[in-house]
Amino acid sequence: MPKHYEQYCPVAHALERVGERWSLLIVRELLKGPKRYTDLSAALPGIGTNVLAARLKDLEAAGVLAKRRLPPPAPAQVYELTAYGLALKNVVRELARWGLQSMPAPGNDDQLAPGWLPDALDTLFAPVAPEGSFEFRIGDEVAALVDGEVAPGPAEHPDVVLEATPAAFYFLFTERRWDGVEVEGDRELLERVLDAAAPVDATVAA
Amino acid sequence: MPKHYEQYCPVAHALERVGERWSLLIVRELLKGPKRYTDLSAALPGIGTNVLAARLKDLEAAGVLAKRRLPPPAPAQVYELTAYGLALKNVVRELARWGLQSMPAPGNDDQLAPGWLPDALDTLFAPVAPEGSFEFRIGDEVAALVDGEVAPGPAEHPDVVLEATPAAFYFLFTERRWDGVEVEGDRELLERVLDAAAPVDATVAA
DNA sequence: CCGCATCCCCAAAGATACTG
DNA sequence: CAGTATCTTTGGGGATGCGG
Repeated sequence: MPKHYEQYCPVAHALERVGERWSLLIVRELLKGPKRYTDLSAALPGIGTNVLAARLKDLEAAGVLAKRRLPPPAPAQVYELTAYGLALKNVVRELARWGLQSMPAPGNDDQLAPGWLPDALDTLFAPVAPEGSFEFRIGDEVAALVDGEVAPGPAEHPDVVLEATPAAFYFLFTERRWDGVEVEGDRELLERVLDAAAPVDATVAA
Repeated sequence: MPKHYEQYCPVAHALERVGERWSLLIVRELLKGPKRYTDLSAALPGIGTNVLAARLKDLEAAGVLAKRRLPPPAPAQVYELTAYGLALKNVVRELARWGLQSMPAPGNDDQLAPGWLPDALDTLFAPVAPEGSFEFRIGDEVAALVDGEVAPGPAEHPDVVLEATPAAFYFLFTERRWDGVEVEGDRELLERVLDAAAPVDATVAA
């Protein structure tokens, strides 16, 4: 939206920079780390090469991301967020939290993208930053939540280990259904953390 | 963007509902309370009546807002957010916080919309919810911040009263410049709160 | 191959006029 | 007041081309 909103308002100002179609999804991808043009294109199904190029140019001009050449051995260039762009993390997280409320349950097929679990844990737990050490094994992903910090892979000495399918994980958060959820360790700690994280209501009309 | 992003991702899901041009600005307006069609049109300079009508229809279909008829004496209908739509408050606030970082200083002319001060205080202080009672008199607006709650109008027995022009208020937050800022009461309390609220850096390229 | 630029087409936004 | 109808303009989707 190169078109200006003609308002002295920070929301309008922000949307003029990252409000166009695809922009925040590009930011979402780059929040996971620098990526090449082709990887972005693959991670954003249906974006169209011209639109991706245009968005990258716009976002670079806005100071949200920067193009960087990798050192000679690997002749590739990557896009990465600037500090200014990194500050969009809270925006993306809140969008995700809101979006979660009306997400359908995951199918048992393969619609989950690799590396989705750390993102999901960040979305769910970052605002509460629970004490304790947790390990989540969901589908074929494993991630840890240690004192509010999310990391891929197993935890060192977890207080609780939770294992479930993506669908069971979904229903645990939306309806507190424990069917198909296996817990090892301090189950009460887990329950307290779930209550604190509580915001996923799935109370929607459409 | 009725066009779907074909991704099982809460961010994409959210943007499919409120990611179109103007949508989040309409939500921003309705966060201040129910509004009539004409008031929305006036608050959104340049929106065009057809686009506004289309967005309202889309947002209503998505369950974000609802159309309500006021009781007979006043033959008017208003649009108001549903609980689902109200949950967008955090999204709008984070967008505002990010947008603030690259906002230019307010001109001394009249670009501020009436009622802007409570919104600004919410954006700046809601995440830290400072203890204490503050009264802000900026330009011709007055608002109170009492134990983290923002309200229009003066405070009852404020610990601090801050008076400034919009521009001085801006530079106080961006560069900690106290020129043109008048403080009555517990100035140290105010300084501590400012340090806590700290996020407005104005460190931008473009 | 990767990293785009070009071209064409259609859907959506802008602007304005008009109506129940 | 609260929209609809119509027209123009802009921007996105899709395919293809092309230099390094």
